[in-house]
Amino acid sequence: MPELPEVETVRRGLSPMMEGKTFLRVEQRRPDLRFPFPARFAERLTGQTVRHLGRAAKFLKAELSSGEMLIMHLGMTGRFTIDGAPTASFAADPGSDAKHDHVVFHLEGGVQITYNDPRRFGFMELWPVAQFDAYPRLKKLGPEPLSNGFSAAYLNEALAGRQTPIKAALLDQAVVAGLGNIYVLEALFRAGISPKRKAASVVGARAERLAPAVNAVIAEAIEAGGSSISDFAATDGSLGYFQHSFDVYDREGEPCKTCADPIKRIVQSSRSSFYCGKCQR
DNA sequence: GCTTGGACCTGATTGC
DNA sequence: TGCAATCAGGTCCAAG
Repeated sequence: MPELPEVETVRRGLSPMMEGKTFLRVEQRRPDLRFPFPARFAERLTGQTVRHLGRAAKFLKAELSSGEMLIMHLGMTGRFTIDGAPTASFAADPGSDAKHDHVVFHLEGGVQITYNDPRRFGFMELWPVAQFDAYPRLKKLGPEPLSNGFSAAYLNEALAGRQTPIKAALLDQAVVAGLGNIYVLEALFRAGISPKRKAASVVGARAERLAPAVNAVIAEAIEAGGSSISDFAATDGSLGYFQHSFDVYDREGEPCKTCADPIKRIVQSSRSSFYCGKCQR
């Protein structure tokens, strides 16, 4: 389940394969993912050179020589595999399911990058670089963790008056961009804040704990992802997922790593929340 | 304006 | 053993 750290890991893996390279051929194997592909998608990519591969929140953005931006979102199960690369470490994933290979990018130098997405929650779009600020899906995003705009003072302001649980508020991309279910729960555990607590009450000392907790969780996950690329590629060649041990996520009934009380599970906004009822208030 | 919950999607897991 | 139901979750959107 790609959240910001996983997407950054994917970006770092794809970047050396894509930047400065030209799309020789693009195979689009179905009309849509979560949304329909842009009109003449493959045609508009073919012959274009990737000037830069960047990221905004969970979105990957490839700036093309045509003046368009290829925007890619991995959704829940999207992944890229690199094949035929000059470096043998990025071999094809033998376990991948080819029937969910929806897009194949053939780049110069014999590099083949395949987008696989069983649940098709991901999407790809093309948008003019010059008008990127107006791209609707990114226009309403809040600041990213680790950015200058994200701080305890910002949280004080952004959460003021919000009656929804803090868990739901942090999942709102307009409040913080790039957080998903897992890292929200991990950050709340570190900050000692219950996911049930009303967002508006997370001010002052609580916000002072939460902002650095969010930053630390994301920074550590990016570091773990980055360092796992080579290990993971050596085994199956895929990018974007890495093993990570969590303090509370998916640990219902297991002892809290701080106080040994069993981790609880509740459902909020139709999503599972895991927390320690003793450490988190 | 804010909040909630359903829809989308399919593989894996659970329950009968 | 086999089938059906449930769950997972990022984002959008309709409804309250």
